Parts: sequence; structure tokens; C-alpha cells
Amino acid sequence: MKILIVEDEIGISNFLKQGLEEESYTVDVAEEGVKGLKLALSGHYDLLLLDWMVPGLTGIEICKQFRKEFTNTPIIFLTAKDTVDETIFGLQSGANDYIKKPFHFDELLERIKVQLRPKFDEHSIFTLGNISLNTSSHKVFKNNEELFLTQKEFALLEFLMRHKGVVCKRTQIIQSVWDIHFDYNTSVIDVYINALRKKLKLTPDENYIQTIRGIGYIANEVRYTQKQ
Amino acid sequence: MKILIVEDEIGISNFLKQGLEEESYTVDVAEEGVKGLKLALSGHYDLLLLDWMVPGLTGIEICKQFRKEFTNTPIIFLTAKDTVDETIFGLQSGANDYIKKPFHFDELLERIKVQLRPKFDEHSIFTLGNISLNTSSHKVFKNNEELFLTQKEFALLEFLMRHKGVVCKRTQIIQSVWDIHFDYNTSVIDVYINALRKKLKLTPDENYIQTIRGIGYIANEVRYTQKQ
DNA sequence: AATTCTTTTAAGCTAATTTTAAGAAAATTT
DNA sequence: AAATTTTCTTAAAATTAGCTTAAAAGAATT
Repeated sequence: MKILIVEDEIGISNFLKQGLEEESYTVDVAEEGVKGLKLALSGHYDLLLLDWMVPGLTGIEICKQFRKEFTNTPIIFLTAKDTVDETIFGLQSGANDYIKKPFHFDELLERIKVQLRPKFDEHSIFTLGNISLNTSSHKVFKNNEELFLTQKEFALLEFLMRHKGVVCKRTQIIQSVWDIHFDYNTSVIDVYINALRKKLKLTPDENYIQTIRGIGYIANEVRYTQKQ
Repeated sequence: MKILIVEDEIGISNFLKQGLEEESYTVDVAEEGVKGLKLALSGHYDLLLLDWMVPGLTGIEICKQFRKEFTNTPIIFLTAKDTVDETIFGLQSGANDYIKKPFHFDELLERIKVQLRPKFDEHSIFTLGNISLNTSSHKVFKNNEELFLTQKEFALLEFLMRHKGVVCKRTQIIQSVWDIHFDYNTSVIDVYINALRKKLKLTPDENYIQTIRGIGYIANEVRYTQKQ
């Protein structure tokens, strides 16, 4: 992810550049407005961080010009201009967020992440070893190969993965996945655990769905050597 | 535009409701968390305004639960919890903005506008294999031959193509394409999928509209071999 | 008002999913 | 080591979701 910072105070821009690079963003800095706009319009960047007061062109001007060409690239103002009117003016000129100085780097970082968040984001992705499950796209991958699960298989795996490292009792599973809240007398869980293990093609090294006898099952990356 | 406010302090919610209605938004208020989540999940709203501390369920919980179903609806926190850590936590739970009390109504309004600002697609042309769909000219081509779709057929294909590679759940389709937000009991989707497949004259090699049983459909160029 | 085109409903059919059931295998207790 | 309990595995039965077609209802056009 490439970020362009337009900021004339070297102290701030260095601090930002270093912090963002530690988070593995690629960062360019422009200390002057005209150069900043020119760089921005090159179309290389995924996000713009603009100071309001920079020599050459103001951040507002850069923002407006840039928006004419790029309607979707997020822009964040980072400025000492902290009145409500200025904030509103900044947002109206096309920015997506407006952060007032002094700011806390961690909050800036999080707000950058919000802007760069893909539509189907990490909140909906669960992992278990080399298996990943996405509740938004409803897809399951093992390494990079997609696996096709039925609804119930998916729901069971999702339940186990949401509780990774925690034992899921049979009653909890039957309640959450099958919505059975009374006494049950069925072996569906066994059948579906079996189906899951088959479809996930778990090798002995990948004993991700472990049986806890008498209680239930647990999704776990750690391999237990129960017997030796 | 419909906004849902989840806030237990009547003074604040009344103030917000009135202010937003003067700006011609439609506003509903929930004073309790569980009711708030239920309303939110109905799918009627274009934006959520959440307080952190509400009885029943916290705003954080509402945010997380809601995001599982609706990945694109903007969420703004509006809360007295003003530390950096709390801000970050709020944003990480899926919110798009985080405003600290006391806030200025005009700034809130502007930030709402930012979230609801229409995103102009940089390309109004979507492709799916040898099929292209142009939202500006409202035309669909397969190779260089124009296909004539009805409005609903076009809307359905557009929805699928906008989400190429991502599973579109039946509820999402019925909400977006048919604007049905309550319990439905219809097989229109099936009929229109069938019509689309026919009009697109999809050969076995061009299985671009795939059924994900129990969930919905996916537009995809990759052909999966589901069974072996 | 009649015609044509679009959209929705309904119903039978097919195929996939889910559940049930029962014997085999494994672990635990006596 | 035998008996008992629990889990695994398989296959068949029951159920459900989706496909397809046709007809009815609703819009738009002539």
C-alpha cells in the first residue's frame, strides 16, 4: 500500500514516514504543494495524507484538484486547523477524514486502516492452521485451494473456528448450529465432523479438529500427542 | 436516507433526531442494545449512529454483529469514551468513524455526509469473462454481440458482476435488486437466474454464474470442479 | 381497448443436502 | 480381558433447495 504525505514540517513528515514504514506501508513525502499534487495525480497512491498549510498550494486545493480525477482514493487531513468550521471545510473539499494536531500516531494508523479496509475485511475471516474461513464471502480455503462446504458443514466449521482453542461441548454445538434447545438424541454432529475432516483433507500433521471424548470437539492448531 | 440512532440518553437522541430530520434524513431511535441490533439487521438503514454504553448490548457488540451481515453500511460511533485506546477499539470493531462527546452537531452532520457520499465508480464497465456490462449506457455485450436484457435482468446481472468473486446471498440479492427487506417467500431469483443464464447463452465452459447451494450465487470467471 | 413485453407466482421435477440408523472401531471402566 | 460407553463410518431414507416451465398479473405501448 502506497501513501503520499504532503507536509512541509520535516519533523512531522519524518516521524510519520518512519512509523508508517514500520507498518509496512510504502511512503513518499512532498514538502511543497505543487509537487504534492503532481505526485498525487500520478495515480500511484492508495491514500493521501494532507497538511492544510503547505507552501505552493494549500491542502484544500490539492484535495479539490485531486478529487476531480480520483473519486475513490481516500484522503485524510492532518492539520493544526482545529475549529469546527475548518473541519467541515476540509471534509467538504473531498476528504474522507480530518484529524486535528496534535494527534496520536496509533489513532492515525487506525483511521488509515479504516480507509484502506477492503469491503470484506478481516473481521469476517477466521483462520485455523492453513485453513481460512470468510463469513462474508462464505468461502473456505485450504492453502490457496477453495473448498466447497454445504451450509451445515460451513456453519459447524465456523462455530468451531470462532471458538478456536476452546472446547465446544456437544450441547453448545447442537444449540448454536442446529438450533436444537431441548433434549436431543442424534448423531448428526458425528456425521458432520466426519464430513468436515474428509473435506478439509486433514493429514495427521493437521489434526485441527480434535475430539474431546465425553464432552465435544475443539478446533486447535496445536497438535497434541495424546498417546505415545 | 435512513439513519438508525442507538442511544439511551433521550436528551441526546432527541437532539440528534430533530437535527437530522431538519436535514431531511429519516431517523429511527433505539434506546436499548438488543432492539437496536434487531432494527439494524432489518437492513432498512443507510447509516448507523452508535453510542458505546447502551443497556442490553454495547455499541461494540452491535457494531461487530452488524458487520457480519452488512459489510458496506457505514457506522459512526458517538461516545463519551474518548481515550486513544477506546477510539482504536471502536474503529477495529468495524466502525467507519469515531466521534467523541461533546461533539458539534455541524461536524457530525458533515461526517455523516462524508460516509453517505456516493462513490462514483471509476469504471462503469464491468466484465465477466467474455461478457461486459456498461452501467452508463445500460448495455450488455457478449464478445461483440449485444444482448438485450430487461431491467430486472440487468439489475441482477449488475449486482452479481459488481461483486464478482464474492458470494451474493439470496437475502442480499432480494434486498438490493428487489428492495424487499422483510421475510420473503418467492422464487423470483431462481426464475431470473435462469433467464440470465439463457440470455447469456452460457456454455459449460462459461459457467460464469454459479450456484452456491443454500446461500446464493456467485459471478466468477474461474471454473470450479466441485465434485471429483 | 388491445397488444406486447416484463415481472411474479405456482407447481412438478430433479438433485443435493440433511438426518437417521446401525454396525465397526476405539477408548474407558470394571 | 471382558464389558461398557463413546465415537467413527457408511449407507439409506427423508427432506429441502434449486431448476424449469407455464400461466397469471402487471406495465407500457400502440
